[in-house]
Amino acid sequence: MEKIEVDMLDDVFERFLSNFQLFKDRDVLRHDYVPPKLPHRETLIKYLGMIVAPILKMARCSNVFIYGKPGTGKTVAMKYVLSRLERKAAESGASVKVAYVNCRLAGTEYRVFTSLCEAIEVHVPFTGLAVGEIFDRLKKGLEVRKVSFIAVLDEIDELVKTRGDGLLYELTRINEVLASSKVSIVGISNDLCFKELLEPRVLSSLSEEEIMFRPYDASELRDILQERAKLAFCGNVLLDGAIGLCAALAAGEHGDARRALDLLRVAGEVAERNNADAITEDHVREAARRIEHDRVFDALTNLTTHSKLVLFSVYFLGKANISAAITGDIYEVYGELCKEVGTSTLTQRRVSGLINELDAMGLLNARVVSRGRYGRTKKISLAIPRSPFKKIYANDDYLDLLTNFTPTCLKGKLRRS
DNA sequence: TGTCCACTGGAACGTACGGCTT
DNA sequence: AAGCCGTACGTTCCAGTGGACA
Repeated sequence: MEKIEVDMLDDVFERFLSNFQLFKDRDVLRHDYVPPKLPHRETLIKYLGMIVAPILKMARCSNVFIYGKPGTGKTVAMKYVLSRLERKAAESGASVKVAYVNCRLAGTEYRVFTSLCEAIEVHVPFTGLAVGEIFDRLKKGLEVRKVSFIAVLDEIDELVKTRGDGLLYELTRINEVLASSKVSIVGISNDLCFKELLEPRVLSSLSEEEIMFRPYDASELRDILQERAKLAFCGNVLLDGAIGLCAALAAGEHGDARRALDLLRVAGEVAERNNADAITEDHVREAARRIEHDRVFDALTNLTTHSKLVLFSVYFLGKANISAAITGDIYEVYGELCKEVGTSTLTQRRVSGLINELDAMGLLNARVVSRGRYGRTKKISLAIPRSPFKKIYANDDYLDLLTNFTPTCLKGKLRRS
């Protein structure tokens, strides 16, 4: 046994030493990489450049609102423009500061303001102060530094949906109180209906300019992948068919370039692990399977206990042939599961909220239906295969006892379905 | 046509917690 | 140390809803 392992490792090392490598630079395929060329976005980048250019002369540029579906190049195009702008400002000695904040990752207004403060080197505690206080420090910092400041707020819709547009309102008004600095705002949103959430006065000042990024089609995705592949892989290790398949799969999912790049990167890793000399269509198909599996696995393992119990309830209902359960059914099974694992139950209102969260994560399908005199409720089914369930939770110290449990309340329900 | 069911989902509020300012 | 802050997670209350049924 030991001998075999040594030989296998020997193979791996020999291969490495022989200098055969698929990847030249795998980071090039990551989402946050800004490439030197952005195919099919040249016009938009030029337009963005024209909008922000006044910054270089210490004038305020128009606020911009950029929208488009995920993976359409909004973020990377903006980062590209920002990097060139900073470079030009350094050359010309213009006093320019830029801040890029992903509002979804920041999570709260407080953290967004904190990031903006950091960008102009105003250091603030990461908690403990009132939002208003952080905002005041930002204003003071800007006033002292005498800069043209451009704040890019990515995924701004996520913040507005949960916290309202107070932050945006404050920011759009900040120039009224600043004498020696100018602030411009770029809002980026994945949600095309986002504008409806904004108050008219916020909307009108945010969208002085509007830019729409439309999804890529398969041939455009192919160009993007080819461009990145030149930087990411060695020689001709990537077959044309593989690129085409990556592009086709991603085009099928609303032309998402990030998805295409993920597929390519994982396909490369699959090929690497298989000691293959080239990346083929089979590697891409395997990559697609692996990405989906990893997504489900990560989501399932990182849930809170009660979300897991709710998901388990839907799993059991599905097992009992109740494929589209209603909220009441789930709450009943959930109650039993809580009892079984010895935890207290949440209220039905809260469970209803958890169902919505699981729906948003793509783990459940939930649809509000009216059943006439039998009331209005949600029909809920699993959005993922049942097979990984047992496997994933068999290793969970707390939930493994549920894998062989049968809720008693399901016996009566079986007849109904 | 009105009633009624089984919820939905918004809003207000409570509690615990970590961390800052004074 | 006290007071205050934001955040996360939860409860309670309740008006609103869409369509089957009498």
